[in-house]
Amino acid sequence: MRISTKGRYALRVMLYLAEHYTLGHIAVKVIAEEESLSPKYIEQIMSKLTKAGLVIAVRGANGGYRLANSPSNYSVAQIIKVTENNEDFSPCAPAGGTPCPRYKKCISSDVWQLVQSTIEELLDNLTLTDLLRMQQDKLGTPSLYLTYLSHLNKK
Amino acid sequence: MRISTKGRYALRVMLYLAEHYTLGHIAVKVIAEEESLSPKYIEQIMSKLTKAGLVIAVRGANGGYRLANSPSNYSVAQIIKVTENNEDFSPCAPAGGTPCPRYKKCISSDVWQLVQSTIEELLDNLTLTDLLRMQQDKLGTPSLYLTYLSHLNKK
DNA sequence: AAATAATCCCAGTGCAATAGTAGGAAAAAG
DNA sequence: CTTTTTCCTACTATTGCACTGGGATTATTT
Repeated sequence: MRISTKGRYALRVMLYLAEHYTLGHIAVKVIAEEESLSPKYIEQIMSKLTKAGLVIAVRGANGGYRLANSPSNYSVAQIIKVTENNEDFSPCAPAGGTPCPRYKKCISSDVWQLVQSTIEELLDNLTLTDLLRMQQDKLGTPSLYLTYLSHLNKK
Repeated sequence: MRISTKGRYALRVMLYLAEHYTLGHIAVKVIAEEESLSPKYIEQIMSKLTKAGLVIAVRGANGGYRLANSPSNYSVAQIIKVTENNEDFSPCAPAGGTPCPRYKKCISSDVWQLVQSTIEELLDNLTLTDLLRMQQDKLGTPSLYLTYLSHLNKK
């Protein structure tokens, strides 16, 4: 059960595309440079995002990538699901494999399912525009950002 | 950001000890047999649980392990924290390492912190007795188990 | 038409962590 | 003093992650 660099980098790239949404296509070379990431690695991630229809690729000189929809249409969950090999979430009953023999009576599997669904619910309701707003607030006057932080510090 | 077999097995072992709380000490050999886990691997996990004070070990013949406190005193979060190498949670600013240079301005790091704190809060409030109750309800008459499942299916 | 600039595709590689194995020393009980 | 347990340390094999590299394809520019 994990979130790796693939998903994390994907979010950063999508945020970058959202920030520069009006500029049209942006090449991997530029994104990787700006975000200090390996261009070839980002290429692979873009491939997944393209195949899933989250971004639109334009080949050839002056080509690049752009969001397929406006930033408000993307949830963090969506981005993670597409880029991550999320097979090992809910490890007791993997998607393509045979479930653990004690799956039915073992209660611990429900804990991991609960964890997964909780994360999903959280990230489902977090869009790129939410994050852009948070970013503005983080740098400038805090408002929404503090809302999230207060939830974070509630414990 | 991951939960591995160490943490998951540890929870199963702790649940087993909680179920047989009244029996006194139970040997690794028995637990491993009952839970279909590698005895030598469980030994290592028990070592962590012992050092953290969650269980009490009795060496020698007729020895074994027992919970240090009653099951209601253990949260899932506690068990995971002790057994898991939780360094790679919040990957942007690791505990012992240097934080990512863009940590201050990059908003995506806040997403992962939010994920982490959400999981922590969830698992902090989930005790072994909660799970035992869920297990009874799962097999017999459902009550609390359905409460959790409804939350799970809410989305 | 040719050169250039980009995505696409597939293969390989180094490293680190996971998931165990293995062997024996120390301690307690019978 | 033999047996049964935990304790401790080291070793290992596999897996998956995090890239790197080389070209083929597509489109623009000159």
